[in-house]
Amino acid sequence: MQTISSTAGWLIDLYAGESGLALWLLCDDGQRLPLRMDFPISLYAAGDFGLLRQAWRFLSEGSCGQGAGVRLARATRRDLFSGEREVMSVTVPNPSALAAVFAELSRQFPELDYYDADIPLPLRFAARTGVTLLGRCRVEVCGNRISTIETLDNRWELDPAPIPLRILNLSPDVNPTLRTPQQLAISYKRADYRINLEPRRAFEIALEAVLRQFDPDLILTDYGDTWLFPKLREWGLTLNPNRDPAREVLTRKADSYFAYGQVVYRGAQTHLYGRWHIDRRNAMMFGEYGLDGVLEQARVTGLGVQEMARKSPGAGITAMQMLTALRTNVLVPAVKQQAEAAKTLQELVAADKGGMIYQPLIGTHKDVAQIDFSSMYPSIMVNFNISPETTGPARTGTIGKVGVPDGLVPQTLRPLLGKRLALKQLLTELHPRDCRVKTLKARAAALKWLLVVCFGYLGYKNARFGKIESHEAVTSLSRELLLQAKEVAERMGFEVLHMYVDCLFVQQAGCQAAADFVPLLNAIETQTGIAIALDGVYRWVAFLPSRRDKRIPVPNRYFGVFQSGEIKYRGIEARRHDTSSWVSSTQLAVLECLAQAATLEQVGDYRVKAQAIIAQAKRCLMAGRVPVEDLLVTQRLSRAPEAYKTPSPAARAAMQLQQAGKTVAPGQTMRFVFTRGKPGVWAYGCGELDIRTVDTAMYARLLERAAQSVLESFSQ
DNA sequence: TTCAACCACTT
DNA sequence: ACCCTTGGTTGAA
Repeated sequence: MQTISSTAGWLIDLYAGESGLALWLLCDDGQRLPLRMDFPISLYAAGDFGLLRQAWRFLSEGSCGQGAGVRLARATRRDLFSGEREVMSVTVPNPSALAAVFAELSRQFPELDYYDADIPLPLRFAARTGVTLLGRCRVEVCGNRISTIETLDNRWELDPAPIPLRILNLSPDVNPTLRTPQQLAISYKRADYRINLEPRRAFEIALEAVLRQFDPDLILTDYGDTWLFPKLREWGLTLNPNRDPAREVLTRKADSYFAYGQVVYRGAQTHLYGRWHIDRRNAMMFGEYGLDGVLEQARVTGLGVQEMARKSPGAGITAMQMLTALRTNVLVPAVKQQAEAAKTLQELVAADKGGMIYQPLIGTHKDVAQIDFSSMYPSIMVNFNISPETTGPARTGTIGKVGVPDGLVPQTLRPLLGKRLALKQLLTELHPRDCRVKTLKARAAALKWLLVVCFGYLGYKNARFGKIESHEAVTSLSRELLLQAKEVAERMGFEVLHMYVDCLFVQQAGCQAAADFVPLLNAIETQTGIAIALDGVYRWVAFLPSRRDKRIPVPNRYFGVFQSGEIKYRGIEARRHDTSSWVSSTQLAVLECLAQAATLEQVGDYRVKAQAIIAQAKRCLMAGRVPVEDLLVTQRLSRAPEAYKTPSPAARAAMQLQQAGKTVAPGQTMRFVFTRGKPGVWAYGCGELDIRTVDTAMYARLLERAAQSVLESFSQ
């Protein structure tokens, strides 16, 4: 008879094992404890009764179901869109068996509707036990099997004690896409050293020793997904980087897919068991909010860290909605694998009008305040209860009605929105030098992205809980609220110079201090019920005209200087990824020069100085003294190089790389320098650039244009 | 001169 | 595995 013991710690990993669920607990005493647990899971099928009976017979008599030990039952469950449904529940004792049962069943009976068939395991676990990945819990175990588990915290805690993770950093000595690495740099806490990649056997022994010595919870790499782990495999090394020795690493192939209005390339992936691997170069949004942000997203979404690091926030918000559905007994529709169909003409015509956009007054203005609604769209969804089941042709009357219970989307968003606003509040209370500021900012940014994407998902065709009417309800309300804000401002004597989606630019003689705008902020907040904040007061701001037609303003090209001296700029060359750093740094230098003026009237006095900066930059260019790196232009490859009718510079760079024997894929970013003659570009990574071939006339033109953008507003 | 193709920005 | 539009440039007709 084995004794029962009780242990507390953080749940750091969870996956389907050979015998039930496999879990890893980072215990308070420092132990990394592998555990098992019985965890039967179910999927549901619904549809034509005759078909369901056939499916029942297929599972109970056929080879598919019996091998997996399925149990069948009749039940009633709620579909978010169509209400109560009679369903057949299919339960497997071991979670690893569900995918195969679903594949077989849906192949045999494609006409049936399937639910709960592709829910990530950690979410099912969270729904049933209340324990999410990265959460603290207490377990009672008998041998290595969990008999009971209870949660000790929740994911909405503002500032919980951090998990004492052991983090090992691995990086090659050079960028493997450009050159062949010779060494692997290893760092762990204070330790920092390199090991040689050759000879292979010695390298393998050394790396194995590193893993054994540090036993990391997280292996944080550069190029681990695209270079290190594939190489280990290619070299035939037997080293197993998992903490779970019974497991092989999980690899996923590289792919290109369409998202965020563009083609995105994602390199191959290597996931580990019992510990995590994150390749910061292959993590979707790592640059935006770093490891702290990824951990925050993993925590609130319930998805694992390795998944969250490589997926878009959209996958995270879907996970959160699934968890809400599981907890409220709503069925989660299985995704039908279909390419997104092109929208019909009718749909295009009916397409929503988007956010409110107001034409700014071209030119320069002084003492202008920019005020932004905080998390406007998510706030609208929560305040007005916008959710697929609460909006739509038959439901429009219920929007914003008191007494209607929260829909699935607001239920999911409310705590998320609350946490972000509380984090931001906490940030305002801390001293800017406080060491927690950086982490808290990253976490707030990570939550912001989940909130932003949630709105997009409402209108996404393939979203499980999306509905275009909800999407339109949000944009329509946002326009309405922005107009209300404008009316409030005008009633209080302000002139509204510009509005853009969720922000307003307002001006009133005599209003220069932040305090002068507080009554306005309060009035707008009272009127609309949505938090609004002062972004800053500009000493001066310039709204730029269209290049095609000087009389037409463009809403999203502007720059200005706040009273603090800080510069804000949007839409101009320096904000674009396809601007070389030589051009953008010169443009910013000009802007900083103009920003030295104490008032708008004095900006003109700095024009001569600005021209000198431009002339100096040009002399550097002509003399060949600009480093190649500063001339590099980055552009995304939107399709395969041969698919271009008129190859873009990025396409021509891609062809060069192909000729040099490198592979390119749509969605990858190309870096190149403009050169004279054909093919007009030199691709970064294709040997050395002959500095004499740089197309200086092209660069001079690009610089001239960028300079013009910031100077034209002051040119009379 | 006009137009199609392509690319990136805003949040 | 996110929605939308628009502005801007280039190169060919």
